[in-house]
Amino acid sequence: MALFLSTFVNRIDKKGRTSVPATFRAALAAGAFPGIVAYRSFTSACIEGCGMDFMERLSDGAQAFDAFSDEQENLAALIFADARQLPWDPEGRVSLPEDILAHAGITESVAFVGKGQTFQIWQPDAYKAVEADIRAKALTSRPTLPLRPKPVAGA
Amino acid sequence: MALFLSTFVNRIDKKGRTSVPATFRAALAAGAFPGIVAYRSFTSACIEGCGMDFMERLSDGAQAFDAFSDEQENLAALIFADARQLPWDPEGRVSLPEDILAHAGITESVAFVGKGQTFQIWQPDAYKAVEADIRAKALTSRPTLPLRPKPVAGA
DNA sequence: CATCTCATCCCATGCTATCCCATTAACACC
DNA sequence: GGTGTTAATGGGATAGCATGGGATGAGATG
Repeated sequence: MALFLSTFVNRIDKKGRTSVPATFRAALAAGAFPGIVAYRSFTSACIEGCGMDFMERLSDGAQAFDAFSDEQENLAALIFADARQLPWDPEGRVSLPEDILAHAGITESVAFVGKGQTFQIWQPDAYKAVEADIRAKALTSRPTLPLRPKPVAGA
Repeated sequence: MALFLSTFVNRIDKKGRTSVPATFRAALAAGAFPGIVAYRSFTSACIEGCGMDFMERLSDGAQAFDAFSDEQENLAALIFADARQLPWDPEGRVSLPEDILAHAGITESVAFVGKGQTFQIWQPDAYKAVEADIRAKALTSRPTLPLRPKPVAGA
């Protein structure tokens, strides 16, 4: 599966449009929906972004009642209620809605931040600060990343 | 499958008509019945909405409701008794019946709230309150969402 | 059988999002 | 170093959507 990698800073024009980074578009090309899905982060002043297929997986997970607590159900419902389908135009641009931009404090530039299976959208300076912070903590605590063994065929 | 995402607030005109959000109509387009199915929520002051195909799945007792007990099957029967088929007009509007509106306290505006496989219809301010509540709880308890592995190829 | 009421259809309108075309900039390739 | 290609950006034109109101027809009611 294609992953969202790297960070891209793009401008917002006066119509409210932003180019989705070409590599992100390529990663989303496999899905049926030509665009992105965006919702406000619960924990940070940023926008969570993903593809429609990711939402469908969330929906599948939400149907397995045993796996979900009430809290988790509420949270999933909140995501669905808050998520917007943002189709891109022929040039690969999307219009980020006002309220979502406000939540992230975005005005004229946005940072698309790859997170692997998903990505985030930040006010560029805000992300710089957060990144520096995480990087500083990593230096002191030396975390390790667990690696899953390869399932069967190539990932 | 097409999901119901995002929240849309629309007006009710003096004839009692409301536009079903275009994206919801698109999600329902796959079904045979050109309209929505609506019934009063058991748990909240809102209206549950879905497509006819979802009703059929409810009838089969298949997929979505594996985990339902006998008691919950009785609930399903109640749903059938309460549910209304609301076809939309050529412009995509439906007329929500009086008693259903009363149950949700709706007078002049309605909020269509996407829930993934289904959606809900709320009095806009009432939904705002509920949403704020859930969002606040999510912040404190920080639940995590289990994600099903991708159905097809490697993750 | 006449009339009334309500629901549906049809047409009109304002706003906004979307499409299409043009321009600039960056990179790669020759 | 020159050229071709792709990505990001800007702006005018168009189409779609939410909404309002009149007209028409079916069923209810007297």
